[in-house]
Amino acid sequence: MKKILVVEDERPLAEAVAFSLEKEGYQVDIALDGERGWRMCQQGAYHLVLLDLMLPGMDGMEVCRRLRRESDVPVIMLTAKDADVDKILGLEMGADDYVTKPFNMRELVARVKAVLRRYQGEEKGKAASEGVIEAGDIALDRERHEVRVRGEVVEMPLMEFRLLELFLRHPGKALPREYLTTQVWEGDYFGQSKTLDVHVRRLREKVEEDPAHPRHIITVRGVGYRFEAGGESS
Amino acid sequence: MKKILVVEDERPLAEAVAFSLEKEGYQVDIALDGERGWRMCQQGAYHLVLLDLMLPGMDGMEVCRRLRRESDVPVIMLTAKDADVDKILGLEMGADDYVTKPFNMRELVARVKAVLRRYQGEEKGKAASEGVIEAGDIALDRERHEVRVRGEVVEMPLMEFRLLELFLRHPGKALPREYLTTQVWEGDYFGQSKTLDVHVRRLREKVEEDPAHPRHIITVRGVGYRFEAGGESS
DNA sequence: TCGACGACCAGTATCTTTTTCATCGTCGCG
DNA sequence: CGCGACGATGAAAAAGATACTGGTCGTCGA
Repeated sequence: MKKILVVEDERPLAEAVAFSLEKEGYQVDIALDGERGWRMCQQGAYHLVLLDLMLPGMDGMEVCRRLRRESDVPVIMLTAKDADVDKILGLEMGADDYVTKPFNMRELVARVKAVLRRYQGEEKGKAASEGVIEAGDIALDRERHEVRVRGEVVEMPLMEFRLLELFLRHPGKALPREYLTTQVWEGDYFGQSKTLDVHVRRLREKVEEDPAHPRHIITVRGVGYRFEAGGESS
Repeated sequence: MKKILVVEDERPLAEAVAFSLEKEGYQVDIALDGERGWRMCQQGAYHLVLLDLMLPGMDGMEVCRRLRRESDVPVIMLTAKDADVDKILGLEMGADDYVTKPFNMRELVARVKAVLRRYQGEEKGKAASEGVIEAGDIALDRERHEVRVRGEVVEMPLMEFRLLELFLRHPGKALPREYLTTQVWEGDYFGQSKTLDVHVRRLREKVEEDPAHPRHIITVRGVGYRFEAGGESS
């Protein structure tokens, strides 16, 4: 039995959605504003979150971002008509899918099913290995705050640790420099762009076998960097 | 074989509709008022419901709302004049399409087919095909920011990447030079017009098997360029 | 208080990308 | 057939991005 949280401030709509989903056999909870939605996400172990973009209190974007930091729950955004799709699905928010309002219930249910189905496959060992992210020969333990490369524990300063965590969370994705800085430095940071380079370099020194020819942290010119788990590049 | 229910109180019209649809190979039932329509919907497993808005007894709006609660059947509304389209298609009623009376049969049949087709496809969901755009032997992965031509990864600078993405998004369309420049350079660009040529050339070098005789990026004299997925041209 | 260390910044080196320029080819039209 | 406009091409200058080095500052623990 899958649990779904609907975060939506228009009560009738929220209830309509809940009703439709319950009819499909899901267990549905409703949160009428962002704050509550966020709290409920943290407590209840939901399998999927339906999130309105426009919310009183904390808006959907913020909730989604926070959610992404702390968990892997799939998120479907409910957006107004022509929202910026790239932003919603992209790194910025990282939703799994979106439905534009007004939508019909059938479509919504279809999306929910699709996302859950898709997610089922992805759910590998992440539940088992609480807090440890692995990729190839690198393992990052959030609890112990410790990194192992090829089995060896590697000392790692905070910034590099954060950076590596970011990379490990999005393997294979080209992460824009700007994204990396705002994430590592928590939003409001106006430092020199070169600072990132330095941290990347030092991270490479620790993580790469041959820092001069990185196999893991690939630079994507004009964009940022991309982390490869396996070791393919060139 | 698809089953369709027609809910319409004017018998001659209902029968005319039924006749036209049966001619197209659908199996059609008729309900002459709202109550009956509602009951038949609940029992018979219809693939689509044609619903008159004005009905004796329970009117079409009510039937539609109830229907929406309980099932996924696509609904096409038959409305008088220009009713409130937004309401009909929106959350309020959640119909899939509507046809204004008087209508001609051909149009109605077309709508029926369209809705059924659309519904069919919806099951799959477009979420799966996110991120990578493919066309013939070219694949562009936006997440990885990587391009493959005939399976091989090809290094590609930012501008060319953008350009290629534009082409891939509008295959078969002649894209005016001006459009390309404004899109790639994000609006405000006042460089030489020749710049585009150069980028196109380099893109061809990477994408075409024989850059001297391009099969993909065709120049359209006096207009701009056209991208062909397959390889037909000349 | 000192020293070690991490974070950050600036400058330079190096390389890539972008733009420009000059020339040549070709297509369409009269 | 020749002209003129437009596009293709090659080379090189200009701009831009990243890698690396070294150094300053502040913090924290000895």
